[in-house]
Order: sequence, then structure tokens, then C-alpha cells
Amino acid sequence: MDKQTITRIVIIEDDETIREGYTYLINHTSAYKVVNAYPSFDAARHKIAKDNPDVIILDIQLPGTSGVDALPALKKLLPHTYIIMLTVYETEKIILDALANGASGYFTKNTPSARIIEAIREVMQGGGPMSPDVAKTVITSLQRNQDSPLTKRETQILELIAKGKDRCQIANELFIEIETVKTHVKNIYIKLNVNSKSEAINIARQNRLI
Amino acid sequence: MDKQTITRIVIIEDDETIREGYTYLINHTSAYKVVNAYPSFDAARHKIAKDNPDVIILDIQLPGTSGVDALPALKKLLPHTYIIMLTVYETEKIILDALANGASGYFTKNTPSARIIEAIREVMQGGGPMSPDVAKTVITSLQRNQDSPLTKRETQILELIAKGKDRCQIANELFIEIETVKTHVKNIYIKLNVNSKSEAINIARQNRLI
DNA sequence: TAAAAATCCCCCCTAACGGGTGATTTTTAA
DNA sequence: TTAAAAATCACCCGTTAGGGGGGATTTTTA
Repeated sequence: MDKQTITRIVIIEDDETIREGYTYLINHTSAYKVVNAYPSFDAARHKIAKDNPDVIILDIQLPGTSGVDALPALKKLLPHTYIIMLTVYETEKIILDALANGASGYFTKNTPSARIIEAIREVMQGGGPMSPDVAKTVITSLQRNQDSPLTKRETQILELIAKGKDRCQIANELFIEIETVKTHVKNIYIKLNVNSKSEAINIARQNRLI
Repeated sequence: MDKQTITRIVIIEDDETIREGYTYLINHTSAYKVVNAYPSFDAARHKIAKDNPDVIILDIQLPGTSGVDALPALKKLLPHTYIIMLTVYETEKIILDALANGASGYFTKNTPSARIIEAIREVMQGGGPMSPDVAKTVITSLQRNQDSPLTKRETQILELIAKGKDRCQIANELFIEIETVKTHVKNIYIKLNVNSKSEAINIARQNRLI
């Protein structure tokens, strides 16, 4: 290693309790130090470069500029800094966006605080730490075929079919008419070149469309 | 800690490349040492007690006595030794058997070699390291309700139904008649107090029967 | 050896499925 | 702004896989 043996951390999190909790926790480990903690990205924006952090712990639900929007800016400002996202949301889209935008780790807020220490270590070693629930979402979607012939709605409906729901249930669940479901199913069959539910499920699973 | 600061490892693995690879890797860490490496359990049987290992890395596909059969014997011989299983198979039954028989960890052979070092550390700390694919299998089955009203066959059939297979496919897959499938399905419905495939799947999923 | 599980067979009925055709509205991208 | 893609809805028609009832034999297990 070089002269810098202490890993420098910056926390951007509006909840004071969480912010100070993490600060306390991290500062009580020998290898890591919180060099600064901000309640928002806007507060951090013009000062964070001087903090020269190795790792940023970034909340998504931030007043002003949100964490997702802050991500690209931070990446531009500090290209070599690892960023660990923190959030209560675990929507597939948000998680994927964050990861695609260069987040190194992703944790939901029900994660045990101590896990974050481990996460910093992992991230410094090039790992991609994430809470199990997030990992599941990510793996599932990563495994999903990128160039699916199916539209979003069709994929959604096929997933419901795969769960054993019938047209009527699907229609109720999606607040659309049975006939619409039928049309989607018909289009799914055409695209997958099949003509039954089970075939569609099998082909879709084989090609990781669902 | 006590005087014994070096963790003693024994490897039982017939593939010479893998065996020597692990030996090399482990011996190049300061905390662990391979005290012996055997190509089969039969070769290890009468000598392993003297090796006094803390951790045994045990292949399942072993010539002579297989790894699964060796497990109980090893446990009896060295009750306090942790055992990490290594295999190409990831059948639910085999994994579960191994774990039920006292394996502490379970890795498929596509696991990065370096991960094994980490696994040894985890296992010594009482953890249960396993590769993601294995973890998934285990979690799924662990979450499965222990006192299911369904018999093995019924559970099996319900799982196939949940996969979208129809009576005919199930019959072919299980080498039984369609009528038998029907009977099983009828019994499933009675036990779960439902009267359709989708209901059965839902109830079963709710109660973690599948 | 008795109970439980697994296997197989026949009859009946219909709800849900799959196919065809056509059209409108909303969203997206160019 | 405009054309294309996606999503929405509707009606007709024929079929079959699914569900219900009843009964019986063989295999496994306790």
C-alpha cells in the first residue's frame, strides 16, 4: 500500500440519526475515517472534492438533488471514488439505475449498521456489496435477457401467467379488461412462436425473458 | 485465542490439479496450512485423525467412498472439525443431505479459488459459507414448510404444475399415467381446500409448501 | 400386518383457452 | 410534430384441458 492507509469516507444522508450513527460507527474502526458528513448533495457539492474520499455513502432520498441524480455528478467529480447507495426503496428500476450509473454497492436501510463497515472493506477490494434483498433483485434482472422481443406489459403478463393466474385474475390485477389480456397473450404467443401457456413459460424461461 | 494460531486444513479431492491448486493457495496464506491432502477418503480414513484438522475440504465425487458417505464417518472421527463440501453437482437433495449431515459449507467447483480462503475464515467463525447458487437452493428448501400436508409425490407434482406443465407433461416427466397425475392433483386440492391450479399454487406458495 | 402412499381406470361437464379480425387511444422516439 | 410502437378494448367461434365423482390395485412404510 502507499502512505494513505486510512480509508476516507464521506456520508451524504439527511437523517441526522443515521448520519451520526454511521459516523460514530465508522470512526470507531481503525482503518476507516469519516472525513465529512453532509445532509444533502447540494451541501456537499462544492466541498466534497477537497474531502478526497475513497468511499461515499450516499442516501437516495435526499432533499434537493436526489441521490440518483447526484450519482453521475459525483462520478464526474470523483471518478475513482466508490459509492455505496443507501435507501428504503428497493424498486428494481431504481436499483438498476443506481448500479448502471456507477454505484458500487447498494443497501436498504434495514441492513444491520455493522454490515456497512464490511461493505466498505468489500468495496475497496473491488467487490460489489449489497443487501440480500437487493442482490436478489439485481441477479434476477441481470439474468433477464436484455434484448427480449416482449414489451414491458407482455413480460409482466407472462410473469403473471407463470404464476398460475388466469386471464381474469391478470385483468383484475392490472386494472385492464380480459380482452386486453387476451390480446397481449396472443402477441406473446406470436413473438415466442408458441401456442399455449406452458410453452410460452418454458420458452421464456429458457431465454430468460422472465 | 489459544496457542494454536494456525488453522490446520486437510483436503480430500481426487483431481490432482484442484488438490494442488488449493494446497498451494492455502499454504500461501499466513493463517492456514494444509497439513495433508488425500486423493480419496479411503486413503485418508486411517490417517486423518492424526492430522488433527480444523477444517476439511471434501470433494463429493470421490473414487471409492463418496464424499456424502464419507461425511458421517468424518464427523464421527472428528466431531469438532468443520467440513466444506466441494462439488460439481448442485442437486437439491445432495446439497441438503450434505448440510444435514454436518457439512459447514458447500461450494460448486466454478467458485473462484480465492473464495475458499474466505470460506475457511467464515467457517472458523461459525459461518456457513456457500456459493450463491447453493445458497439459493438451500434458502428455498429451508423456507419450505416442514409439516406440509402434502406427500412427496404431491409436492413434486404441485411444483411441476407451478412451472406451467399440464397433466400430460407431468405424466411423461414422472413416467406415470395421466390418470395418476389427476388423482394426485385431486388429493392436493382436497388437502389444500382449493379447486383449481392457480389457487393451489397460491395457497402452496403462501404456506411455503413449494 | 395394517395404514399410507402411489398407481390406474371410467364417466361427465364446462370454464378457460386459443385463433381470427378489427379498431382506438396512449406513449415513445425520430 | 409526426409516424411508429405499445397498450387498450371488442366480438365470434371451436376445442380441450381441467375439475368432480366414483372405484380399485399395488407398493411402501411404520
